Amino acid sequence: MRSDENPFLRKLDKLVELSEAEKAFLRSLQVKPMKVERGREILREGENGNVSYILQSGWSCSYKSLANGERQVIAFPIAGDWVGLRSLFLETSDHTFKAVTDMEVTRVDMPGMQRMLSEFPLLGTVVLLIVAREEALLIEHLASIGRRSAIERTAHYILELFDRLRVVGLSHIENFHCPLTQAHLGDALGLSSVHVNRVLHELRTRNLVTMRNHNVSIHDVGALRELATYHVVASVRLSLRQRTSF
Amino acid sequence: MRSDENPFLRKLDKLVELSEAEKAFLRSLQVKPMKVERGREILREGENGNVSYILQSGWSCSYKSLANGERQVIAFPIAGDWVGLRSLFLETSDHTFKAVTDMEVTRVDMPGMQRMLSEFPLLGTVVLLIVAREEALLIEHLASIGRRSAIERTAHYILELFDRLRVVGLSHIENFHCPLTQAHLGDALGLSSVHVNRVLHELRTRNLVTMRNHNVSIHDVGALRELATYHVVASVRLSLRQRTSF
DNA sequence: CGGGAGCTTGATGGACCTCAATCCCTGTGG
DNA sequence: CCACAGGGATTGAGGTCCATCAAGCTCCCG
Repeated sequence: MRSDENPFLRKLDKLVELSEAEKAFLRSLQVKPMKVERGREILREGENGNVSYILQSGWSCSYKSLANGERQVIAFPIAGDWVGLRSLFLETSDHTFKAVTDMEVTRVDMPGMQRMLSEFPLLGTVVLLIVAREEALLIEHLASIGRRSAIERTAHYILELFDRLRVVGLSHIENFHCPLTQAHLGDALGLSSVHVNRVLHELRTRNLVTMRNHNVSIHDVGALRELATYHVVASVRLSLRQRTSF
Repeated sequence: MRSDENPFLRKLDKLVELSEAEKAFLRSLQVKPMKVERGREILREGENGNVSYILQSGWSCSYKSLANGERQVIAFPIAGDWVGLRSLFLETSDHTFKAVTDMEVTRVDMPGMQRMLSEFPLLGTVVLLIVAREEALLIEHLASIGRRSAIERTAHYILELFDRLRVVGLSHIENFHCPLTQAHLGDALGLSSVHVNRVLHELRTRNLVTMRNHNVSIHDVGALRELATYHVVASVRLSLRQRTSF
């Protein structure tokens, strides 16, 4: 892997071939990293949007709150993820964005986005690609919650986390760090934290995964995949340049 | 409303100001409408993507099938909706796209999209806006399935359908045509068709909505909104042109 | 008039929730 | 170094929402 201190670029590198000029622009987009401490919210549902952030390090979570006080976690963005792309285009943010651990982010606003779209048309396509992948994950998530049993969807989610972390080099062989609480998982999976606990217990008993002390060890990837009917989300490397006239 | 026979343009007209050249291009993108008869699939999960369709008339449904034979309906696209934008960018389609009623579609492929992005940068932004709105709906849907009770999420979904139809002029005051079966609704809401039936019964009993003979009448929008804690998805009219240097 | 798709209703069971108590771990202050 | 507090994990008991199975119904269409 061509090493690059920047997780966002590292991820893009696997998706598409970028010119030096494009990379330079993307680097210039990610300046003045901002530290955000654990628990702090940096985007709030209903508030003025038009801002987005690229996560440099740490774990975060984006969620919607419902009237009855419950939460639905949409995703747990990690290093290399671009959060709030939606709120750049909608006038108000439709979700809250909160730090699960201390984290570092860089801010991208609408003028920056516009500059990117007009000066580097290929990068516009790349953004669409990023959004498409994000939406594909959302749809998997939807199918999980709608049609999979608690144990299946938990297994599925763990595998998904694992793969996402791998892309940015944050997981070792079948083992990764994960600061999420069982309540976090419950809010993502549409389950109570109590039930998440029982499901994790079951997964441990079956010798599939152990999740303890913020550390996840997958013991039997094959069996876990089978249980979850997990398929890797289209992680095709696009060679856009060859198909276009840019 | 400036009338335009084309539902896609009619919808865009409410979202953003377009120049005549842009409109002309969008019209040229939607040529050779293709008739698709009820029940036919025109995109299949796992198959080669790189194709998308703009729906001109009729109802369709996009869904994922799971290993156990169940389905999760992602959305019921209607006239004016652009289906399969994701599969244009991912190499394989991650969902199946099927006609619920006879329908008409126009095909948009990757070259068309590329031409649009390079020749009409503002339209690239518009596509991002469309995708952002679509994703916002998905997230509402996710929250519904994850955290709302069966009756709440059914109510919510009916209101959403109502609003979507209104945007393209297909619903009259608190009354609209809807060809979906209870099984369709169940697959969208993560419920069994039997339970959908009971929920609809309850909604009728409470004098909130009646859904009969493919016809939905909302009797008490206010109460229904309250039950569903429904908020209209950011339907902001964007004046992009003023903010950009295009 | 027969068949099929979809709607309706009842009975039963199971998956998951809620409440509640206990335990564990880590950080903090005396 | 210990005591304590608090967030999180764990486990049990009981209840509820929704699924499943099954039967009958209605409506439409050939």
